[in-house]
Amino acid sequence: MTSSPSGRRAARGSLSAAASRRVERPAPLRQAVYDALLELIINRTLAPGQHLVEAELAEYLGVSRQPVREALQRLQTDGWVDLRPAQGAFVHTPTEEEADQLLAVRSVLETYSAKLAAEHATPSDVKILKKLQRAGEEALVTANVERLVKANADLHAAVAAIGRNKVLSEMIGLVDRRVRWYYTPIARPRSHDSWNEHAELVTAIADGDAERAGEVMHRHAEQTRQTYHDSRTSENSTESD
Amino acid sequence: MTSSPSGRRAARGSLSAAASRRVERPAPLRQAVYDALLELIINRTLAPGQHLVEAELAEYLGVSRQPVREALQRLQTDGWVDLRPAQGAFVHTPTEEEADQLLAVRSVLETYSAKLAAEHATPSDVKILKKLQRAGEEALVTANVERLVKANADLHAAVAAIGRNKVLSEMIGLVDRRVRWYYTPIARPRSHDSWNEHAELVTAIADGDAERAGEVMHRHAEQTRQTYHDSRTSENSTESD
DNA sequence: GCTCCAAATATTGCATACAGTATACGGACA
DNA sequence: TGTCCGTATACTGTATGCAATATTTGGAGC
Repeated sequence: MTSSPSGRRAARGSLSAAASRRVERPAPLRQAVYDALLELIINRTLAPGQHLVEAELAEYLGVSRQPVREALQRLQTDGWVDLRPAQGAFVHTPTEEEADQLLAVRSVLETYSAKLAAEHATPSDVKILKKLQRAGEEALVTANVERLVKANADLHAAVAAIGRNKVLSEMIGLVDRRVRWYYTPIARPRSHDSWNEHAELVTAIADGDAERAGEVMHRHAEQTRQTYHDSRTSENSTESD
Repeated sequence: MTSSPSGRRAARGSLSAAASRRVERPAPLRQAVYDALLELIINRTLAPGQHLVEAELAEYLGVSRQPVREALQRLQTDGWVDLRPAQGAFVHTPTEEEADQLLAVRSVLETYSAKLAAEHATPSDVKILKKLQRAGEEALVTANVERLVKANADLHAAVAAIGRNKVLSEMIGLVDRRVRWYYTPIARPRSHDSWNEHAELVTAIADGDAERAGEVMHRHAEQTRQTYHDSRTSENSTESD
């Protein structure tokens, strides 16, 4: 029977408000699989270079091979796995060179993003930024790496959103997630300076000073890049948690 | 690189030359389907907003639904179609706003790309650029729009390649293809100025003047953006080819 | 003992089949 | 006559089956 109160073609006017509320969608399975696999990759549960066998993953996740295949292909286009023809999927192994290139691109995109944000920011936007800034500083106190990394990502995403350029936001999202993967292991030592720079950035955006915001962000990104490089050079104190 | 310790019958030396020659790969069908569909979209054979039915496409291309599905999903991540859950694929309808955002991002990426190219260009790189420049000018004479657009894309791709940043190249490739889609209809009036600017760019790169190369490219990209905007404003001479 | 070859196994790629959901059509009721 | 509801149809999402190809293992020849 009709157990769901489906207001299918409603929009009769009286229900116009309902249009804003997203109806519960049947959540595509491939999306869930994508998220799950991505989590496993970022967790290092699936190690770089590892061969991913569709059937194994399917059984592990309790689904058929089909959604797994589709998820793997999207993971490829997003740079998380390499899909070699007739051979299967392998977790992408990031080279130092590639990481540097990614950080360089990120620097350029984020710099532009900061400029845009400074030009478009409304008072309520600034409010959000300050809130995220506080959340980050709190995470800094608790020294919870995972929370710190997330707070960082949130702030950058918010800045991108304020820029009102969706294409740019989407790209930054992609790049940042990959950067985050490389960067997580070294997030701790950098975090303190990082949030000072964030504070500067938020101020510049609040002032509507595009030039300065861009400059601050550029410095911020380049500093991250440098930190990454340094930590790679003296890699011996690699403590896994 | 095979990380497996068993170097089975690996490159005995006498066959080392064969390594350079790509063995005839069983050409993944989904790739062919992707290319075919993309061509149809760029051709406007599949109109923006059109509902793409998997079964129809499959029959038309003489394959099953499976490779079609996979191609459609990649087309989504690349921004060519919108995949609405339980509803199917629709050819993406580009809004003016989105086009402008895309051109803005392109401008930023290309500017950086030009700087990198100026820093890394070798004499042989410059040779290639000049060759492409000549090819473009020849296409300009023949007034073949399709060839012009391709020559343009080739030059930009070459500049990106010289920059030695693969991540950047890949991104520029994606963005440029979409820009090209929006831009093709108005390619003709702009082409003359465009190739003059290209010449300037090539010179700057040949001189290794990163600052100037970046500036020229920035101007070039912004000019394109402006032209796009103008042509949208006075849109009445829309001649279909 | 080492190399080369061949059968066996494993895994991908593609095709088909089935189930769930959204849209479209047609009839009943006010 | 207009609106609402129920059924029918179409399409997507997922699962399974089959063929082609790559990898591994075992054995024969030098």
